[in-house]
Amino acid sequence: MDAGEPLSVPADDVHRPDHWPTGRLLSTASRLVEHAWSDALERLGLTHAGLIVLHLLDLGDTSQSELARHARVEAQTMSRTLDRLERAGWVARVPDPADRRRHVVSRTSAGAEVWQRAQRIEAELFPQVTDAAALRTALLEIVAAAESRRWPAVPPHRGVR
Amino acid sequence: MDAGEPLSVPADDVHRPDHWPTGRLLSTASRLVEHAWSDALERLGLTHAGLIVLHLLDLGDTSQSELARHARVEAQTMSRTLDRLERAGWVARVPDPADRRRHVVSRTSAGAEVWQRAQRIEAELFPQVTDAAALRTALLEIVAAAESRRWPAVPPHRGVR
DNA sequence: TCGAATTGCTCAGCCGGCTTACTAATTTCA
DNA sequence: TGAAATTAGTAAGCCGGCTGAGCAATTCGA
Repeated sequence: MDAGEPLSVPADDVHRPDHWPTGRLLSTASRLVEHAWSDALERLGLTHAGLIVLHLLDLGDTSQSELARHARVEAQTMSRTLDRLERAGWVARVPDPADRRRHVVSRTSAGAEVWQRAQRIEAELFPQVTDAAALRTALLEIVAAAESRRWPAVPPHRGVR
Repeated sequence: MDAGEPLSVPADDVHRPDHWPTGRLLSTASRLVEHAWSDALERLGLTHAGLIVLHLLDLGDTSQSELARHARVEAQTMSRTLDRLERAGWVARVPDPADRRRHVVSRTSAGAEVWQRAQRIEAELFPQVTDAAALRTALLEIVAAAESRRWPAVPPHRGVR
């Protein structure tokens, strides 16, 4: 058994955030920020995953797989997120008569209403940072780099462009 | 039922990452980055949560609750992470004779070895960004702002400082 | 000193990622 | 035309966050 003897590092600093690897900072920041929203969202009967779907439905009714692609999430994950939204009454899934494999997802009127009220939560509860533009630029670079390996190309919305 | 008519937004751009709220960018970037590591970690038989614990044990044997505090995670989450690390043989939990509520967690020699091999994964697989310093600064601001509401103060390592 | 409060840990159950594996429907093409 | 390949969706099971609840041990304080 290893006693875990201190390595060649200034011991009282190693485990403070400013010495963490950047990726660890990234995931911790993400988790803390989502947590800060959860109260406000919960009061509306929403979760962050559901909020994203309600936003995506701005573009109109669409299929589950397309929602998954735009949310950068696997189809199975989207399926369960839609289960919960449907259970809450915010979206409806209707079999597509033209393609009986597809389900057409649409916001219900209650869903449109809760989305109206939730719309500003993400922006308003995000903490102040000194250089927000630099943060966005870096995050976009990361998303672009990482997703290019994971999804060859995310196509535009069906019928658009 | 709401047909989801397009709102007053340039339709083909709304759902591209550069128009996302910053928080959504943050969580997506975080998820994609962690995914990029998962192959390398899995080959070693590790997960990201476990890697963090092995790193924290640089400071020597300690209790579960202290590990949780330093990882910014609830005690229950840490408990299950340690279950998996223990099952894999990388840490040992020994009841503390001095305080029989506590379990002293230590790296096994196998755990120290796998940590040696895993140590560079986070740094080496993190994608290149133009202004890495600005990214870190912003993430540190976010963590500080968000965690001050969640945890009043994260105390230093027991016995240090 | 002894009852109350706190602390350390675990369990159960939820959400939301993931992979693997399956069904059903559609499309492709030899 | 008909078999093969692809696509849409779901199910099961894992990881890792979380909350709420509970037990055992320790510490506090009247």
